[in-house]
Amino acid sequence: MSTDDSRGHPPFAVTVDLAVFTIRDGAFSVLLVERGVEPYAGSWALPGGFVEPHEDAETAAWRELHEETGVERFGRHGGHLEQLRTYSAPDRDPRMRVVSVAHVAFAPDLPEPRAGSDAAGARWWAVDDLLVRSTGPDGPRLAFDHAEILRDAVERIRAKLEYTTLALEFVAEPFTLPELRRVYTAVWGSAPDLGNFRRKVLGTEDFVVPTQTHETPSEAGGRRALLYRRGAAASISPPMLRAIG
Amino acid sequence: MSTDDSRGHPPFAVTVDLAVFTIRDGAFSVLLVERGVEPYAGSWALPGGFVEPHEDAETAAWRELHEETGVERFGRHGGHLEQLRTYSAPDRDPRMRVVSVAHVAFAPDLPEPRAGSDAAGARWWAVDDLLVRSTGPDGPRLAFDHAEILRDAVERIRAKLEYTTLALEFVAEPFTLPELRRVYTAVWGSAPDLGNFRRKVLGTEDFVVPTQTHETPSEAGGRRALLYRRGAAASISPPMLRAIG
DNA sequence: CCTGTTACAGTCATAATGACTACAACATGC
DNA sequence: GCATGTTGTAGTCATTATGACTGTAACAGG
Repeated sequence: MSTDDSRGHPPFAVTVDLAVFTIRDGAFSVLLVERGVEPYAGSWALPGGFVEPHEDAETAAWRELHEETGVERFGRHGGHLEQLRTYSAPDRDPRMRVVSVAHVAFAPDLPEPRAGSDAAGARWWAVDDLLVRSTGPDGPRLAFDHAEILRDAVERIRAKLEYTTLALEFVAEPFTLPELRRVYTAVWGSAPDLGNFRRKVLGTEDFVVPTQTHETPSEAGGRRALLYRRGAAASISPPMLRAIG
Repeated sequence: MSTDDSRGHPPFAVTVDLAVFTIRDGAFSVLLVERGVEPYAGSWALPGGFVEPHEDAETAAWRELHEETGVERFGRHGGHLEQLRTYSAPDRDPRMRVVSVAHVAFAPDLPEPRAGSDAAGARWWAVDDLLVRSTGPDGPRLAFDHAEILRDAVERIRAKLEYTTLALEFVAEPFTLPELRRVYTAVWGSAPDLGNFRRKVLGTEDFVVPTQTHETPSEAGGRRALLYRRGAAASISPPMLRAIG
C-alpha cells in the first residue's frame, strides 16, 4: 500500500492455493483434495489455506503443502514453488471476502498423498481429465474459482518449459534424456522430435550434466540410455518451441 | 482458499500498488507519488491504495490510477493494465499487516499528473535514475518495498517486449516505425538494429497495420516515415531478442 | 544544388530448426 | 545364437531467421 493511513480499511482473509504438479505414469497430473466442509463439501479443490500473521505467502504455501499433502521432503533437492497470481473476485468465496495468492509447485513422481485436516481425501488427477477441451471435463468440477486457477497454472508451466529448464524439476536424479523428454511430452501433449530434442538439450550449456559412462540397468526393452544430472542453467537461450499446437 | 472454515482467520488489509510506465522525451519513465503522511512521509512511492469490499484487485487498480493521478482517459484505446505479483512480507508496512497486489500499466506519453488525496506530489521519473545499477540510484529511495516491485515490473516489461506486441501500448496512433523502435530503445536501453527491426515488425503478421501512403508532416529533418496503426497480433512468434545485454 | 539527416530496401554469411535416415545396443522367443 | 522388435544415439540436409552490413530515397537548410 502507499498513501492512506490505517483507519477504516476493509478486512480481508488472505489464503494461498497450490497447484502441485507431477508426472505420474506418463500423465501430467495435479494434486487435488476432496473438501470435507461446506461450501463445496464433497467437491475437489486445490489444496490451500490461510496465511498466518507471521508468514508471507510463499512460506504459507510451503507449510500448506506439507500439512495438507503429507509431502515431507518435497523433491530431492528442495523442490520448486513459485507464485502464480492473485485471485480476488469479491464473490469467489461465499462465506466472506477472501483473496487468494495462488502458487505453482513441481516435483518428480511423488507418493500418493494423505488427506489433510479438513480434507476428506487427496489424490492425483490427470490434468487432461480436468481441463475443459472441446468436450467437457472427464473429471470433477472444481470448487471456487479453482478451475480458472488450474488453467492459468497449466498454461504457465507449458510456457515455461519452452524457455526455462523447469522440466528438470519433474525428474529424479539421475535421469535419462528420454525420461526428460517424456516430461515435455506429458506437459505439452505432444512429443518433441527425438533427435532435435537431444540436440537442443545437449547443446544448451549446463542444461544437463552427463554422469559419465554410466547407464541405467534396464527396464523395458531396447538400448539403455545414458544418465544425467541437473545442470545449473536456468534458461534456454533460443527457446525450445512446442510443436504446432 | 480451500479447506478451513471462516473462524479465526487473521485479518489483513489488501492494497494495490501500480507501476505506471510511459515514454517521456525518449526516456522510459515511471509515475511516483510523494507521500504526505507517515510512514515514509516525504518519500516517493508507487501510487496505490486499499481494495474496497466490492472490488477485485484489478478494478481497484484502475480506480486508484484515476484517483491518484488524474489520468482520465488512460491511453486512447483504454490502456493496458495487468497484474504483476503479490507482495506479502509480514513487515512490509510498519503500521499493520498489509498484502499488496502489484500491477503494471502502460500508456503513450501522458500529461503531467496531479497529486492525489494523500500525496503531496506526483511526477514521472526516469527508470534509469531509480534503479540501482553499479552505482546507487540517482533518484530517491522508494518507500516500503517499492524498489523491489519496481525492479520486478521493469524486468517484466523488458521481457514482454520480446515476445509480445506490448510496445504498441506506448505509442499513440497513428505512429511510425522509428517511433515504435524508440520504445524498444528506451525500455531496453539499447537500440535494435534499424533494418532488422523493420524486417521483424513488418514480417510479423498483424503486428502493425499500414495506414496506406500517408506520411507524417515533418518534425526534425530527414525523410518522412510511413504511418501505422496497431495490429491485432498479441505475440511475436519467434521472439525479438534484445541485443547482447 | 550541395550537405547532412533520417527512412526505406536489399544483400550475405551464419546460426537454428524441422524433418529425416542410418546405426548401435538392448530383450525376447524361437 | 540368431532373427526380430524396441529404444537410444549420431548424423544429414533443406529451410528459416538472424546479425551485420551497404545502398538508395526523401526531406531540411543553407
